Amino acid sequence: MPLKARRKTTIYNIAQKARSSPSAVSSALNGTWKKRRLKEETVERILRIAREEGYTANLQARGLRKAKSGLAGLILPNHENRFFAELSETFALESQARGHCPAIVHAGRDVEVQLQALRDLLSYAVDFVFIAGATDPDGLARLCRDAHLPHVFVDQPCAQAPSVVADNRAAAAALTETLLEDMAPSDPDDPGSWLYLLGGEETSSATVERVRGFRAQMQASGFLYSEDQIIACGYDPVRATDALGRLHRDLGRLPGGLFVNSIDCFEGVVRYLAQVPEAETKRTQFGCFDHDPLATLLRVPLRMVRQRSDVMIAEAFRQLDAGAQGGSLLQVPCELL
Amino acid sequence: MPLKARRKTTIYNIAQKARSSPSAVSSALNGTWKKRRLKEETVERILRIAREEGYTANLQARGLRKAKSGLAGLILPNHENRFFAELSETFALESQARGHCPAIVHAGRDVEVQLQALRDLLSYAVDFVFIAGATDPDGLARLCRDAHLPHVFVDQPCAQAPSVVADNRAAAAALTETLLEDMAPSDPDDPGSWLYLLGGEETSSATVERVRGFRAQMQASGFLYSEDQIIACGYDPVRATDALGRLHRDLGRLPGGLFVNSIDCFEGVVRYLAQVPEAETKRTQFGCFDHDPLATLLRVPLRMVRQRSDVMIAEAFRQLDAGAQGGSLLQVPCELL
DNA sequence: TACCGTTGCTCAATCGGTTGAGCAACGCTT
DNA sequence: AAGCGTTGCTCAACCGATTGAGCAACGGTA
Repeated sequence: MPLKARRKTTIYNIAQKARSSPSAVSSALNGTWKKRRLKEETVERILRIAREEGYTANLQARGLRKAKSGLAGLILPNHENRFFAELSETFALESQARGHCPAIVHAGRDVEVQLQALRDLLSYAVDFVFIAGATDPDGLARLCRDAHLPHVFVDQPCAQAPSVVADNRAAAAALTETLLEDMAPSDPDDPGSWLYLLGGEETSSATVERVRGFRAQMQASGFLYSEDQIIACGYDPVRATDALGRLHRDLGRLPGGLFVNSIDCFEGVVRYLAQVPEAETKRTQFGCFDHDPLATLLRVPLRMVRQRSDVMIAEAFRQLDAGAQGGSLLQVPCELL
Repeated sequence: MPLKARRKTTIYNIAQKARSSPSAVSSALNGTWKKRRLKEETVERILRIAREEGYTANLQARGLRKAKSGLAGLILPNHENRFFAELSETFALESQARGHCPAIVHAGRDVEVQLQALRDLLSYAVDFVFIAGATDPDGLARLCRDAHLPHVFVDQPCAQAPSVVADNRAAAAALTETLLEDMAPSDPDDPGSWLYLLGGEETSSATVERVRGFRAQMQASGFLYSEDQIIACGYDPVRATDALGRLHRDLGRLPGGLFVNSIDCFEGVVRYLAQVPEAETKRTQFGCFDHDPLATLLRVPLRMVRQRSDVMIAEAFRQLDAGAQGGSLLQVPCELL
């Protein structure tokens, strides 16, 4: 028992008590003792003492020597999205399972802040980094390459590096198709009966892909009548509330269908719906690109897409393990609920 | 520009290029150069070269030398609660703002796993640790004390250490009071008209406090007729669904009021409600101890309590700054929505 | 000329774990 | 008795930043 643990026990302390050397202690503790031909008896003595003293390795020292840290880095924008929260949790659990300690940095959407976050992680000598929602993927990728830091882009891809993203286009197409099936048939002459897409930033590749999927499916079905059917008002709930209000006023009714581009926008949408007579909200077919368990239970016709953050993280680790280097793009299918 | 950054630049590289010594470089970089009487001119030369070489300090080396790491530890149970997700985000942002890198570990509810998580953080020489949802607070506190590691317990208090928790009892009482006001008056002879509390673990101090607040308020108002009004079925949504189903069957109706003990249970509750005729769900007054923006918009009479994870983290940091040592309990008021 | 204080730096130890090199002792062969 | 392989360990350099101690040069004073 560490009766008076002034300082933390080190291999030097243990070596003294075990009448042996720091190197012996080191190799006994990390399992290289067979390669270093220590007697099993010696090893056991060392291990016993280490246990008695409550020894824990100083990972900074080890990291310094091995130029590794056991840290796993994740760069995230500031959780503007529940999807990122799920992503970070999955990442944390999976890193731990693989013997790494997760270091999760929130870096917002600003290019400079993201770069600085990456530099910070480099300072900590993280063993690898996943980057989600990169604003300037190429700049970040260059920094990683210069530092020989294994990296995988998630959610927002990078042409120069391994990337894992949701198959936004296919999922958007599938959601669109389902909404069209569930809606009352669109009347080309009545904009109130059409399907609209609401929310998203044209600068984000996720939105671009989703719009592309939406557009493709709408054209294939012959229901795209106007560019006004695509309203990319950003991800902010307040903006979504406003945009829906304007649409409602212009149409004189809620549209026949509404494809909401993220759970955050959806929050704005639902907030608007709260002040619309309940019966009217039930005539619109809603779709949301993102998933929330509670949303299932709003008494409104609703389809949701779930991005498989668990699969994405798993695939990202697979890329790491495979030592992926150049640009590669893996698209993970989404779930339609 | 780091044209061929084989290895990362160190103070030794910079010292060479600046025709000076590592010590000079070190003190130029970390601002102690005035105390060490370096010429301003020298300092500028060093800084310029450091900038050109894209120098970043090796924090492992620094940490090893200074017996500090710049890491901030947080131990969490496995996000069974959205509250913890919010807590971890706030923690991450606040740590970063204070110049620390957050290291967040998910350790579940198991005593041994939590202890091991703490030992891991000790190995990384974290500068301090916040512990949320501790199963064995005393054991964890002892480990921290032995290692001289500043620590604050959050959510689940520890008698031997500084603790910051939500004022569960007061908030539960307030929520109970509001529910009673909003409900149709209880009839002592009709259990269907009563207010019930659903969910929570009797082993968690949060539940104990909430039940205490509920009970006190119910007694004060004269509406506690039976111990059956308190149904602590755990935090699992499925259990909540089942428990509510049983209650519904026994009463022959939904109860007059339902105090749901956490957002997770609430998910189970809402899942059950989905199969109940909508009109009937509107006759029950619901309360949820925890908050979700989407839940506001379920078309059901609902009050929610929001635990101020931001305030709790801020207070925890304040305890750290004050160098709090022994047992102290800070209760942060909740918000009633 | 001897002494002192100041200025502007450098030296070298240190943090704790890792690891290639090497050494002593022993048994065995020739 | 010399040579060799094996066993079981220890030595010491190293990772990169920090920091107390100390040194050389210079100007000024006695």
